[in-house]
Formats: sequence, C-alpha cells, structure tokens
Amino acid sequence: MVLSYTEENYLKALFQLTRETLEKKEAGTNELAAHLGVKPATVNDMLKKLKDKKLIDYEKYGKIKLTKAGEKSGVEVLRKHRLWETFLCVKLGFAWDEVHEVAEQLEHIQSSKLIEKLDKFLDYPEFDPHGDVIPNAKGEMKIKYKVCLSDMTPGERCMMVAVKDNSAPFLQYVISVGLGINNVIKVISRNAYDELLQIEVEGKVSSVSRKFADNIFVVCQDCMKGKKCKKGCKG
Amino acid sequence: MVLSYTEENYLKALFQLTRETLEKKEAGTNELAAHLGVKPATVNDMLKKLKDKKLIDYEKYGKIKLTKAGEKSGVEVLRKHRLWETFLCVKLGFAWDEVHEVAEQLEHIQSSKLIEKLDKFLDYPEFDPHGDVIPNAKGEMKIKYKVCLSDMTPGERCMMVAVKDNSAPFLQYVISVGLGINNVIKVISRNAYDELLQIEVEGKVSSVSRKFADNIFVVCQDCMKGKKCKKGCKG
DNA sequence: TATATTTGTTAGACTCATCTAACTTTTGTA
DNA sequence: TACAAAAGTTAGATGAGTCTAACAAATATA
Repeated sequence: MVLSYTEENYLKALFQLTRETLEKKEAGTNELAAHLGVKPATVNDMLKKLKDKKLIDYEKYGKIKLTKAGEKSGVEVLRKHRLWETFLCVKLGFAWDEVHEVAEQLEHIQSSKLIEKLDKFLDYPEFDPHGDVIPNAKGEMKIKYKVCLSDMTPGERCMMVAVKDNSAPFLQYVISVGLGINNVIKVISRNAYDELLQIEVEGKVSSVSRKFADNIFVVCQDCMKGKKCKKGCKG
Repeated sequence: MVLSYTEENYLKALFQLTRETLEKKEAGTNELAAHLGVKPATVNDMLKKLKDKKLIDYEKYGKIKLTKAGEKSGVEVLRKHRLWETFLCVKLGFAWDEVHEVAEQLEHIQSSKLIEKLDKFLDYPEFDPHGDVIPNAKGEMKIKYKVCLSDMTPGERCMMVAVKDNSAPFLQYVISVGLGINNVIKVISRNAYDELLQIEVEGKVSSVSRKFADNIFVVCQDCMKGKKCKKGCKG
C-alpha cells in the first residue's frame, strides 16, 4: 500500500506510543496530537482515513490500536529513520545530536531496495547512534536485555521480559514459581551467604537461586512506566 | 528562502530547460508542463507564485526565465540529484539505470550540511553516473569541453563554446576573426598539406591555422539543438 | 493578410492536511 | 451520584497543488 508522508508519520507515532514500550498498547487522540505537534481535530480526521485503510483499530471515543498492517508500516518507518541516523553519524561524520531532523525527512524515501542496500552498507547495525534498537528487515526489534533479576536490589520492583535460558526444564521451573513474561516481581530480600532471593509475584512469595535469577531478564520501574531508563535494561 | 517540494521541481525543470543547454534561455508554459507531467493550467498557477517570490521573470503570454535567485535554487536541486545518484551507484552498488527515481525523492531533503558532507564523502565528483556534470557548491557547472574546431570535418557546422588558451594575444586574435562565444562556425575546407581551415562566421570567411583551431572548443549540431550528442562535446 | 493551429490563460472544482470554535462523551472526584 | 474537568468529535474554513472545460492571444501558413 502506498502511504502519504503524513500517514507514515501517524503510523510511526502510533508505533512508538503503543508498541515501543513494554506496557502501553493503545493511544488516545490528544496524546497522538501532542506527539505529532498537530491539533486533536486534525488527528481525528486522519484516524478515520487510517481506519478506512485498515491500518488502525478504532471506534468513536475509543482507544487507538495499530492493526498488523499498520504496525508493519509504522515499524518500517522507524527502521528507516534509525538506519539513516546511523548512516549520517557513521559514514558522513555527523554528531549524534544533529541527525534527527534530517532523518525525519529521509525516513520517507520510498525504495525498499535503497533500505536493503543501506542496511548492508552499514553492516546490519542493531542500534542507532542514540542506542535505540533498529528493527530488522522483518520488523523485528531484538531488544538486547542486559539486566537480570539477580541485578535487582531488595525492595525494588521489576518486570520479567525474557529468559536467557530457553531450555524446557528451566522454563518449567519458571512457570512453577508463578512467573511469566510481563509479570511484575518484587524483590523482598537477598541472603548474603548463598544469594538466595526472596521474590513476590502476584502475591505469591518464592525463593529462587542465584542461578535461576541470572537467567531471568527484567526491566526496571522506569522502563515499566516508559520513562528513560538509567540502567540500560533494554541494551 | 524555504521552497516546497513542488516549487523546487519547477525550478529544477526550468534550469534544465533554459540553462543546461547552450542555446535556449527561455521556456514556455506547455513545454514546462510536458516536462513536469502536469497540465498547462497547473503550470500557469505556479508561475504566478514563482513570480511573486521573484524566482522567475515572467509576463502574461511571455516567456519564462529564471532570475538569479531562481537559478540558484534550481541548480542546487540538480546538484543534489546528481550527488545522490552518484552515492547510490558508487557507495550502495545500484546500477546506473536504477537511480533516477530514488534521486528524485532524495534531491528534496533539506540540509545544506548533508549535501556538503555527502559531496566530501564522494570525494567531490564532477560527473554523475550518467556522465552529466555535477554543479559544484557554488552552483558552477564546469563543463569539460573536449571537441575542438580542429576536430570538425569540412561541411559541418558547430558552435564556439569556450577557448582553451585564455591569453590576451590569443583572445584578440579570436576577436579579429569575428569569433565569440555562441557564434556558429561553418567549416568550409581543410588544406591537406598544412591543415589550414577555411571557416565562415556570420557570413565572413577566414582562414585559421591548426594551432588556432586546437584552442577553440566547440559543440556539434546535435548539442546546439539540445539533442543527445554522439561526439561527447560536453565531456 | 486572413485564418487555422498552437500556445497560453481563466474560472471553477476537487483532494489533502490542517486549523478554530463549538459541541459531546467519558472520566475522575467532591 | 452529580458535576467539573479532560478527552474526543464535528462543522466549517483555509491554502497548496492539481484538474477540466472554455476562452484568448500569438504564431505559422495557405
């Protein structure tokens, strides 16, 4: 489907507001308007067009959600933006704080061949100059989680986002503790001698070993709220 | 001055129609419409806007001419187009026949810093992949003329476009023969023994030496008519 | 030179993305 | 729960760039 420059911007914004965050899945008219720097009335008009094109799920007074097709387009624009930013810094010698505006223009260039070749020319980078993940050609964003449950301090809350060990025995163990992706974990205490962690998940308290905690990727509370993270949870 | 994507296209087209040719200096409404793929009525509306912005000289039913400001903008777009084409071929491995459409988009990216850096990255190329001259940062197009008056065959017509020798004595000699830039020269005959050429300029017949003819750059009749040149007169 | 053909212009309409101002629905809280 | 605040919607307008259809001027040619 051929999208206008403007439609692409709406889809990119929606992707950032609803997908590129661990919690939120829907956006509102005012929120989107603020993000794009236009008035809510303008957004409202565009929402009707995007719905007609089956790029968003949306009902009057309801929340806005990307469809599969809409997400595909949105993530593609984000991918292009970040690849161009990388090009500008790595190949042309721009400073990392100078590239955003130019990339806002470059991200709308229509040519899949160009993006393939640019990606190759840059040797398939995984992160842009700001450290944000660059979606791959399939639109997948492989976030490199770095913070484990064992990095948490007693008293902190975090959310499980991935596992390091994908073996069946480990996964079964995880389930038995009542844990799963997106579960919030409260770290109660850490035993100084054997590093046994006491954690609370959905009201249930369990003890887990250091080895277990090493294999659970988590994100901190800032990440959970969509704020800037100081720990670098997302790589 | 900030120009729209569309205005830039009109100025680029006008530059190509009126400047990037040795003879023509003005364009018509229909001609411009055909070049841009829009209707004459559309062009007519835009001409008024471009005139208001002092980018063209234009009177009702008259011919269209770029002003200095208009020419500056037009040549800048052309420069960007050709630099991007060069980038696509040289750095990304595109074939020379695949780059035009993408460059049509890229030429409108607004960032003088980007173009400076791209130019440097490409090592200040003088010609694009199609062999067309790339205007430099000042908008100058240094056409590398290759064909001299001495390359002409008796009976051919050509037009003087430049001199190789810029010394005052030579230039004075040129003037004495009645020659000047843009004069049409008809080659009447060549003496087989000493290569003396008999030429006719504005009705006046003169004889000039091989040495003289070697220092006069000319373009062939195809070039004069704006057609594709087979001799490579323009380098 | 008269007229046919080409070239250029005008008027009026359409789409897209945007706005303001007024209105309606939903939500949060006293 | 009632009502105020927040969020969302509608109607009507604007400007850019485009179109078609009809008209006017310039030019080429018989």
